[in-house]
This record gives sequence, C-alpha cells and structure tokens, in this order.
Amino acid sequence: MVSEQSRPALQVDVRRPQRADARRNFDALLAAARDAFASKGVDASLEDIARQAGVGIGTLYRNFPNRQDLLNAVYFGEIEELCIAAEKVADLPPWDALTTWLHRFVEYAATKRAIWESLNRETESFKAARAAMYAAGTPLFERAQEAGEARKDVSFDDLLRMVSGLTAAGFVDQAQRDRVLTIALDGVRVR
Amino acid sequence: MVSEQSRPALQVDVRRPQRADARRNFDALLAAARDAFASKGVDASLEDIARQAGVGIGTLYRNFPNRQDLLNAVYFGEIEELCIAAEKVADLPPWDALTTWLHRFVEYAATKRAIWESLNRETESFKAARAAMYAAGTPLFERAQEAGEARKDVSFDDLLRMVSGLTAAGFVDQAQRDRVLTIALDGVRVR
DNA sequence: ACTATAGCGGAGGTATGCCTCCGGTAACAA
DNA sequence: TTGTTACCGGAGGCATACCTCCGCTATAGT
Repeated sequence: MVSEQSRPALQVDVRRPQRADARRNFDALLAAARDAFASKGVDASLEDIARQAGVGIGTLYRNFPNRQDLLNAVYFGEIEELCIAAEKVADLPPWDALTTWLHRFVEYAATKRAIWESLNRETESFKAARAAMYAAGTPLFERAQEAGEARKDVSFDDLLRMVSGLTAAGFVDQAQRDRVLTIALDGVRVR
Repeated sequence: MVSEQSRPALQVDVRRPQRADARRNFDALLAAARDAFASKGVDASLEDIARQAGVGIGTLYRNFPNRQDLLNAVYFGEIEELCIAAEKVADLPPWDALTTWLHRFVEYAATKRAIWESLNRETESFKAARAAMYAAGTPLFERAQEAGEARKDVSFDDLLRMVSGLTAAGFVDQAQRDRVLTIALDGVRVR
C-alpha cells in the first residue's frame, strides 16, 4: 500500500558506539543475539547472549536497554536485508524472482523463528517492519500472479506465513527443509 | 516399521484416581494442561495450569510428578485419538482418506504446538508416541501414492512435519489456516 | 605520558517458576 | 455417626532470569 520510492527509513535508534572496544562488543552482542533468537526463539536468555558474546550483562543492557531493543536491532537488520534482496531480483522472470526471493528469505533470516513469532505482535515498530517487508515482497508476488504463474486465490500474507512458518520449524536437516518448502510452493503455482 | 495388528499399547502409567473429588481434579488438570500447552507451548507454567484447573499446585504434582508426566498424559491421549481416527478413514478413497485424516489431525490436536515442538525430542516415550502416529498415518499416505494421487518424491515425514508446522503456527484466523493448509497439500498432489 | 571519561562487568535486588513437604479436610465405609 | 485415610493445597526452599547500580579499566585526545 505504501509506495514510496526510496525504502522507508525503518531506522532503529540504537546508535553504534564510538570507542573501538565498545564497537567490538556491540557487534559481538548483535551476532550472539541473532544466533540465540534463531535457535531458541524470542525468549532466549539475555544472560546467555551476553555470555556468548563474551561481555558482561551490564554491557548488554547499556547498548540495548531492554529485550525489545535488542530484538528490534537484530530483526530490523534482517528485514532490511530482505527489502534489498527484493530489489535485486526485480529483473528475473516473475516466478523465479518470487521463489528466489523466498529462498533468500529462508537463507538470510537467521532469526526465522523470531520473525515468525513476531508476525502477530502489535508493537508499533513491528508493524512498521512488517509493512516494509510486505511492501518489498508484494510486487514480486503480484507480478507472478499477473503472469499467470501464481494462484490468484492466495494472498501474499498467506504465502509469507506459510513460508516463514515452515522455515521456522525444525526439520531434520536443511535438505528436508528445502524439499518441503519446494513442495509447499508447488501448491501455490498455477498448474 | 512396527506392524502389530492391535495398536501398540502406548499406555502411560498415570492412573486415574479413585475418589470422586480426586477424579474431578485429575480431569480438570488434564483439560487445563491441554489448553495451556496448546496456547503457550510445552513451557507453559505449571502453576498457571493448576490455577486454571482450580486446584493447588500440590495436587498437580501428586497426579503428575513432573512436567514430563503431565505432558505425556495430554500428548499421548491425543496421539491415541489420531491413531483411532486413521482407522476410521480407511475405507475412503485414497486421497480423501489422507486429507481427511490430516484435517482431523489439525482439529483434534489441541496440543498442536506441543506436538510440533516435541517432534524432535529424543525421549523414549516421545519416540514411542511418534512411532505410533507414523504407524497409523503412513499406510494412508502410501495408499495415496500407489493410487497415483500423491507425489512419490515426498516422504510421510516430510508431509507430517509440513502439516504440523503449518498448523502449529499462528495464523490470523482459522480460515487462513485452512486455506494455507489446502495450498500446501496441493503441492503434494500429483498434477 | 597524562588525564578525563566512555565504557566495562558482575554483585545483588526482585520476580517468577519448579517442586517438596506436611498440617488439615472431607470422602467413603462400617 | 464416626473413624480412617486418601486427598487437598499452599508455604517455602531452590534455581534461574531480568534488570540496576556503581567502583574499576582502558581508550583516545592532548
């Protein structure tokens, strides 16, 4: 619905610190948080994350005053990558563009679980991020529909929830995840 | 793999108490636990469950000495219903039998989330329950495959994880859940 | 080299959940 | 009705997580 040309700001007010040691810690925290949220969901222990990052719990809370701030930082980062990825596939054929993007979605989104769990959250910031992601992906989907490749009785919301639901779930291995994803996407394709 | 004729025992050693008040509490606990595990996942608070059931925490622990016992009681009950449901659809046409069972799976399984989360658990009891469920569902799937209705490059494990993954996830409403499930199942159908 | 200060990190207060224990209550039999 | 005892339920000990506070450390500018 929102159709600005330059992607909407989607900025988080978490500033990267100035001093070198602080920046190292900041980045380590983000990386650890990304892993933790991905493997344990949004309720991962913050103390674990700090320990994993090799910093004290105090440092975590200085950079990210509460759980939500940390989650946002990771989450919005990934959403932004997804938006960029959507732009990059724009010149592929409709169906390829869509599936390529969705596969990138699966690869990139280390926080799959967190993304999924937060799909229903009603925070302002989450709604904004969701909107940005939808704004990026919807055109790809509509193009595939108009090209007669994707079913018209399916909404983009259906599709995205299906994909993220599947990818967030735990499969035996990556191969099975891909296989199942492909199967599910086949259901979306016009036969 | 196990192919006994009468469904394997799959019994939990949780005996329903004798006295009338005790039985009431026992049943209330099971019902509350079913709800809680469904809505909050396997990590739902046991104190909440007791409160919800209107009994003291002590009563909960007398009936189910630990979280696992309670989870098993709920979980195995549902698995058992699923096994019975599989027998009941045996005389439908192959594809209908399969999808009917899967839809029943979605309806019955109030503990969808718990079932899903436990799919990867390596407890003995979980492995047993999983085996029972697979033993019940696999014939339906193989029949659909042999009838040329279901793809042969998909395993029953793929299918079940796809379905339970989807149903465990949170959708906007039941209609969307059904819609997405149908789409995904279309991907399994031979075109 | 020196110093001001941004940044560190863990001790500890608060909250919440798990599970045990035991004094009291009420169901059921006689 | 009365006694036995199965059963109740919450207080409280233990563990864990959240988050704050503040004395110490190490960076970066001069």
